[in-house]
Amino acid sequence: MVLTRDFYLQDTVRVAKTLLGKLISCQTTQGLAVGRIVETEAYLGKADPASHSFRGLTPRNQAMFGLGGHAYIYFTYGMHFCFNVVTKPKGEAEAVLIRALEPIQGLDLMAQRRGLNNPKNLCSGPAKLVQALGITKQMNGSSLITGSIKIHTEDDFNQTKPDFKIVATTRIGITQAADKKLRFYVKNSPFVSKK
DNA sequence: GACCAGATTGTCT
DNA sequence: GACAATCTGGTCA
Repeated sequence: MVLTRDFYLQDTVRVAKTLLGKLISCQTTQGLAVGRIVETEAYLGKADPASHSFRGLTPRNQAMFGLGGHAYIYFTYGMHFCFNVVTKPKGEAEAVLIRALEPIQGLDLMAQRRGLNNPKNLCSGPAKLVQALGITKQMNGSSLITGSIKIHTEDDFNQTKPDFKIVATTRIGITQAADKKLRFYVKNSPFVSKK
């Protein structure tokens, strides 16, 4: 089943941990692509200097200030997009960055978009999974319950619920609040972006 | 496998 | 005008 609104309104750190093992799907005109979430990072709004929303509302980050259960997609480093799940009630501006997936369905489509064949390299990074799933900036602010991108429970797409351990560590690629352990990943998964 | 530089543009100061 | 929640391809070992 598709995750409901209640799920996204929970505490952001809890959502970040609970998202591990869940399935994310993206429907485009080219077809369907599905991956299992194996790595996330929590960004805690106005209380977190590393968060885009720390300095308040801007045209760029307005999707982050919306209601939990929407997508926040932003452009960075001149050439990459990253995908976030907005959490909590409107105005809290907290979100979970999806950092890595294990490819489940639509492998050929992902390989074609990425120009690669190795499944370990298809979604092992925030900008990579965006490219592999065919996520575009037009999907910024769209609903994760009724839109093109959806998040499902572990047993959708004929999958079985996996058994795994969660590792908590520091976030990657930031300079502010770099010591906080707000990054979570599936222990021993070969699909995470970095050990 | 580890380390380093280059790409490239929207956004905020 | 500086910088950014990154990736890739190079070099060297």
